[in-house]
Amino acid sequence: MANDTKERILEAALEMFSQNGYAGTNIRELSASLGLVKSGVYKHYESKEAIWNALLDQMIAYYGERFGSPERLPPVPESLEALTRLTMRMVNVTVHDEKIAMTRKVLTLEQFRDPRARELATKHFLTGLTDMFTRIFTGMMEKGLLRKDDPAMLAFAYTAPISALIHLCDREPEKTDEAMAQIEAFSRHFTGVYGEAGHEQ
Amino acid sequence: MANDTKERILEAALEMFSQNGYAGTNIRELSASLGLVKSGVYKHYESKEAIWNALLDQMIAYYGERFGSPERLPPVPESLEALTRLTMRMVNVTVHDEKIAMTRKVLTLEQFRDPRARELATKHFLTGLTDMFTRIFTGMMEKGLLRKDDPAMLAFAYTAPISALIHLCDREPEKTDEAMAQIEAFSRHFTGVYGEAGHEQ
DNA sequence: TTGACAAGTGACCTTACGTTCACTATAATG
DNA sequence: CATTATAGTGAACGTAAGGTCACTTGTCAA
Repeated sequence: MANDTKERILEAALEMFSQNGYAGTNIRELSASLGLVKSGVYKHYESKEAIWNALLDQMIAYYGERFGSPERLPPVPESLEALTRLTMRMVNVTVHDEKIAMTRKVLTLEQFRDPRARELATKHFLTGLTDMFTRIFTGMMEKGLLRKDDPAMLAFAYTAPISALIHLCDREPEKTDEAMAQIEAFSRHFTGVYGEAGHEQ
Repeated sequence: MANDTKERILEAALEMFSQNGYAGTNIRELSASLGLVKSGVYKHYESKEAIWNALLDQMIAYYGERFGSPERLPPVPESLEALTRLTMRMVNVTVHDEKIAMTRKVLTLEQFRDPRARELATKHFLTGLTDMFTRIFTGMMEKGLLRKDDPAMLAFAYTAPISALIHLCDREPEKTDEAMAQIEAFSRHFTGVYGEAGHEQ
């Protein structure tokens, strides 16, 4: 009950910070969106900055348990087509899950202000995906599905364009469908180029 | 003389907005950084928002004259190696030119708040580069330097990873050298994959 | 020389923000 | 039942922000 409100404050903070940024958010509005009055919030957090830090803690912990452990890796796809399907599933979740999308936005807005946000932003936008697909591509090369090459380079070449289109979805949500289609087209193009002969045209 | 201050206000605004965002910037500090007092600024702009809009106007105009016209296109590289060199030249300018870097940061911070910033952000981060390299790659395919393929798809696959690393430089400037090296490595990998046989190993 | 105007100053106004605090209602605890 | 902790209220405080205005200073044209 007590903890519930504390949690809800973080949810509201995520929403407001992701829309207006830290500096553009005020406690009055935040409290009001929870049906509280301003001072009620201070029963749970001692300051606006404390809310921000708690939210960051949560985002970092969430990222860690979701993407941090290598054993949480999706199974290596059995075919090039399966790689595209896996990709589209992951992208769909990442784009349409409100919480994840808001997390990306917050990190985008606060990356220059807070060192921890900066670090997490790099993981979210770059190294996290690349590391993950480095492992996947290593597995696919061992299975003979992908031509032998530097898996880290391939992972970077594969995930960075996808990440760019995810950012586009965050920025211009009305282009989401278009961006999804482009991701799929890109994935097929990629498998066409790097796939081991016999699996594509 | 009069116009000079008006210009200097925009320069200071670009600097402060790029560091603290629009909401996190105050006119007092901005004025002080120019050796003025707050009210002096209001002799040139009627409000903080007017400064923002003038800055955006300038950024949009600057982008238009620099990247908007197709005749401003760099010459089509004569070899795969020349493509990498051209790329590195362009990236170096884009990363190390303070004004361009600050423009990117501002667009990053304000893309969710201002529709014009949003639009310009997409050009800066995605479509601008892609369009430019679509033309370049078309020319290189005609010259037989690149294997025939969808030039827009190739341009996207080429520019998006580079763009991701430019963002990394903005976020973590201490990684600039590393990022530059990675861009070059990526470019060579790309030409290795898409280059017409005879130009690489 | 004078008048007009542009650039800049400093005091002031209003508002909104983050934060505090004395107080109340509620619910669990001994 | 009395007590104590918890969650929430509403008024108040200090401050910093955006903005205004009467005034001064310097420049240039008539």
